[in-house]
Formats: sequence, C-alpha cells, structure tokens
Amino acid sequence: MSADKYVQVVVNLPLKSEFDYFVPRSLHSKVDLGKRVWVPFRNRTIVGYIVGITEKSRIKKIKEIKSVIDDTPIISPEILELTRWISEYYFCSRGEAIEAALASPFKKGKTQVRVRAGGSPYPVLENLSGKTKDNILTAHQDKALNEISEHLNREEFGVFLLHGITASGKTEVYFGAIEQTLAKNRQAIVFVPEIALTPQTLERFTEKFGKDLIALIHSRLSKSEKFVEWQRIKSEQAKIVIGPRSAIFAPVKHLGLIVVDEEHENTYKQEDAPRYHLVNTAIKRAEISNAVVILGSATPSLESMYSAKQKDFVFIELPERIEGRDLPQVQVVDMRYQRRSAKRPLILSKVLEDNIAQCLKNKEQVILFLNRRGFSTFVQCPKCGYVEKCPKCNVAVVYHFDRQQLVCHHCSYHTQAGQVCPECSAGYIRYLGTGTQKVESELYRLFPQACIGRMDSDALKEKNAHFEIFDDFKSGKIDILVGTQMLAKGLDIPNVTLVGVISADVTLNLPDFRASERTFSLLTQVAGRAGRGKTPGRVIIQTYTPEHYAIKCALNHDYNDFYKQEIVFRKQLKLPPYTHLINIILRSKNKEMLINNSHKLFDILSRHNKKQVILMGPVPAPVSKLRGNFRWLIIAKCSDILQANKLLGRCFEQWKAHSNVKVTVDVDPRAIG
DNA sequence: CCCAGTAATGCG
DNA sequence: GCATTACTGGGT
Repeated sequence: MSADKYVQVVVNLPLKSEFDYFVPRSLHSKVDLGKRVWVPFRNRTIVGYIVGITEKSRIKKIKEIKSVIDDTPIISPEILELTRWISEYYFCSRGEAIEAALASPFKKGKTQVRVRAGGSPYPVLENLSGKTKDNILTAHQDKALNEISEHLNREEFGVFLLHGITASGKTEVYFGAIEQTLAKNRQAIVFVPEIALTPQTLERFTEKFGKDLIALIHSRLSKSEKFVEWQRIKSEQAKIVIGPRSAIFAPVKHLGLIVVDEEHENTYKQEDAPRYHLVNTAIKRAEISNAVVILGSATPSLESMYSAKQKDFVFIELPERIEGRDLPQVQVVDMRYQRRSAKRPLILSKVLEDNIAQCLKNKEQVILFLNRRGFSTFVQCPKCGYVEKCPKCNVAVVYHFDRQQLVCHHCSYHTQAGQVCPECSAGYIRYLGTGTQKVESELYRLFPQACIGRMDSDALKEKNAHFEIFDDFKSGKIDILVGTQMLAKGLDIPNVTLVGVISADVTLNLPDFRASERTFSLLTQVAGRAGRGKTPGRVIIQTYTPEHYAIKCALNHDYNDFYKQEIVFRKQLKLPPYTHLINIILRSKNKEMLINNSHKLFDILSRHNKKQVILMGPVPAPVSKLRGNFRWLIIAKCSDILQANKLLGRCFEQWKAHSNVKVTVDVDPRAIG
C-alpha cells in the first residue's frame, strides 16, 4: 500500500495562501506539478493549479480534488518558478501570476479577426527568403556582437545594455545574437513595445529568418491562432518568438536569448495585477534558464543605465548612425518670443510653419508630434471662471470636435458640448488648450492643398484602421501626419525630413518624477524619425522652457549629459534607481472611511517598520477621485522589495480595513499615484 | 425579539 | 473575490 497523496493548489483569487487537497487513489498517477485540477471551493467548483505534492497535510477537514484537467502540465517548472517570483516581488497571489501566464492561449483573445478588403489588418509574415542573408557589420556593431557572442557560447546568464542612437543599426546586432542562439539549438524571445505599431521591425525579421522560424504573438490574435503559435513554440518548430510583454510566458523550452527592444518604454509595465515590469521579469527568466538578455535603446532608462554603471549589466554602445548618416539638425523655438494674434491661439510658430511649407514644396513628408489628444484640453467660462470637470474623476474634461462632446480621459464619462456656461448661464464657454485635433484643424486652415492625417488612440477607434493611416503615410498619400506618442516609435520612412514638436512642455510639466526622463526620451525618439533617408532631417521643438536640461540635451543629442544631470536629482531626492518605490493606493466611495483607514494602515506600518521602508503619506492621490472612488496614497521607499513586501503582508493582516476600502499595491510604479 | 442592512470572516 | 456568518440598531 503506497502513501497518501495531497496536492497544494493555488487559485485565481487575491489570496496569498495555498490550499491543500486530498488526492483520491484513482487520481494518484494523474496529478503532477503544473497541471490544472477541479477543486471544491466554498460551495462551488473552481480551477486550481498544482504547485506542490506531499504525503501529508495539517488540514483537519480536508476536501478532495474532483478531477485532473490536463494530461500533461500546462505550466513548466521554469514558469512555475517565474510566477512564484512575480507573486513575491510584485505583491500578488501565485494564482493571479499563473493566470497571467496562461492568459495568452487559454483565456482572453478575440473570437474573430477582422480582415479588410485587399489586405490583412495586422502584420502578416511573408516568407521572403526563408534563409538568413545583405549584411556587413560596422566596426561598432561587430564589437558589440563579439562581446555578446562570448556569453552566448558559454551559455551563461548575463545582461547587456545596448545603447545605440536612433538608426545606429541595433537590429543587426539582435540578428547576429539570434543567429548564434539558433546555431546552439536554443530559442530566442524578442520583445517590442507594441506589436501592431512595429510592422517594419517584423518585416525585417521575416526577411532575415523566414516566417517558419518565427512565432508572432499579439493581442489581436484569436484564441485558436494564439493556440497554434503556442504549439509551434512548444514543439520547437518556432525558434524566435516576437511579442509584447506577455510573451515572457511563452512555452520556450531551450531559452538562450531575450531581446528587449526600446527597453525604456512605459508599455513594458503591466498596469493591472500582476503589475510586473517586463525588463525585470525578463532578467529573472533568463537567470532561471541561463540565457542572455539584450536591452536595447537610444535612451536607456535611468535604472538600466545605473545598473550598467554599477557593472551589473555589460554596457555596449553604437555611437554612430549607419551609412554615415547625420543626426537630424535640431532647433528649439522659444514660444515666449513668438508673435501672436489676438484672434487665434498660437499653435505653430512662424519657423515651423515656413519649414512645413518648404517640405510640401519639395514633396517631402512631415511628422507633427503633440502628446495630448482631443481638440481643447479644457473648457472655461470667461465670465465666472467655471471649468467643467468629470463628476466621477474630478479632472477637466476634454473637448472632442468630431464627436461634439466633452470627454473624460480617465473614465468613460462624456457629455454633449454646450455653448453657454452651465454654472452662471451668462458667459459663452471658451475652448482652451491644444490637442491633436486642434492642430489638425489648424493645418487644414494653413495648408488647404495638403493631405493631412491624424494618428492617436481616437483616430484608431474612429477609423478602426490605423494601419491604413500608416500605409497611406508610407506610400506618400499623406503629406503631414499629426499624432501622439504612438508616432515616436519605429516609423522608418526615408521621405520624412521634418519633425515638429508642437509643445515639449506637455510631458515636462506632468507631476511625475520621470517627467524629464520621458520628455528627453520622447524628444530623442521623435527626432529620430527625421532624416532616415538620404536627405538630412530637421527637427523643430516648440517650448516655453528652452533652458530645461531635458530639452537642451535632446537638442544636442547628448544622452550622457542628460543622464549625468538627472541622476544627481534622483540621488538627492532618494528616487529610483537609488531606491525602490511601492505605491499603496487606497480607494473607497466613502471619503471619511477612506481617510480613517488610510491613517490606520499608516500607523500600523510605522509601528512595525524596522527600517525596511521609508514611509510617506497618507495623502490624497494625485488623481484624487477616479471612476467614483476617492483615492489616497501611501508611498514606501525601500532598498529591498522582498523585505518590504513581507512587512506589508504582515501589516495588511492586522489592518482589518473596512470592507468598502480597497487597496492595491504597485511595486516599482511608473508614476506616483 | 425579529429582521434588514451592513461589516467581518475565511475559503483546504 | 465573494458567499457565508456575525453584528448592529431600529422597530414592534
């Protein structure tokens, strides 16, 4: 008679504990780590994931598993380990982390893919050559690749930070490293910030390796399409996985290389539980599999650059553009000294207007960048000063011209735009502040003969086809493209010779300690869109603060200078990368209860704190009201996340918050609040 | 002492 | 997260 069997199971609920179940003898041979089981839970039956198998349990009244769902484990030991680490580092349950890992083929997914006539809506891989093929590396590329190769050959874990200015040929280095990985019979994962927006990257990958070796994962795939890609990866037919951050859970068997392109991008941070950051998580996965990580960027995040300076990452550099192309000439326009008319707002300076006209004359294309969508960013009554706000979020509503609506950019609230002030009904509402729609209409007025396109998240919804805008711009149908930050990435169009930044101040003045970093990075990326062909490019940046170092350094294409200045400020204020932040966001519809419970939690935290963390707050969050919930904030700064999380865990147990006060913990948040 | 509405409890 | 249980207080 063999011993009894019990399994430890986690479920997709925000519960930190594991649950023991008895395994009936008939199922002994079926249970295995990483398999799913049906288990009785309260009065219902739910899916659980087996994370442990033992011969005894301390639970008195134990229940038994109903059945085993999978014939073979759907979660590999590596992913089990990775998700356990995610739950500990990012303060979520193991069940939630595993759920995120499986989300790709087994959960969400479009049931149908819309196909437009004459083409396909998302990048489709064409088998162009099927073989690796055109390339002589520059001296810098060669040197960078050699350093990485050494590591790849030893099959040893290591992280490389590849700092390559725009158009310096980072992709060629990725290609070389991938070739080496394939030669060793191992697989690679390549991360891109937003798959639908980088069709050109994909094209280059298929040209190089052929579509048979590539598995492409993105959010628009249907469930069955995702499943097919998953199978191709599992069976090792596909050797190269290209995808967004969720591809970190791809069932790659022999992982040799992880490439994170544009590693500084904010989209690599997941905004709901589990709130993991891809760069951090990719490094962990590589560590588990003895793989190599390449983080590539023209503007590395302060965190990554700091790690490189500390010698935790190996730093490699591509300081020159390929084919000896010059960096675009950047000009900063001080908007304080621009002549303005009393009639209309100042949107385009004379310099920018003249340069656009010149481009149109030369049949060259123009990109105009403004990181704010909508028409007017706020509406105000000139008589009584009333500014219309979202009743659920307490932020100013944005006027959208096409819909004739006032729209909240935080929730789904929208209302019909009126003309008369709803407060004093005396004044006529004024539409102030400039968004992409207003820029678009100004361009129609100034250049009636030009073809103008707009590219922001609203345009995608309206037309339901941003690839069309992309295609039209690429083919030269569109002369001037106006858009938000989604224009900053990946666009590689030789005929674009002018890039205009309508206002560099939008991102610079956000209440966020990363505002300077984001501004510098956006300006650099956006400037990199100009002059990718034979004609040298030109960049015009409009700003009211031309003396700011983020703008000056972007003007000089000087990342090192920017880093030097920014890192001092981070050190002084004890901000990342000198410390880790943990955002503890409390929310409730009941304001009094929220404030009470926030103070209560803060007191418990202070009492238990043995210098694991530095506590700040509790204060109203920067977004003090969101979708009807009031929000308060406690910030913890620490040097050791795991230690700090243990403290948080103990305090939450004691806290016993009022049941309508909810709390979320965001580890290494991208912004405060 | 009943019950409805709300807060606390704990899931194996 | 959410169903179950405990509690609170107002009403008869």
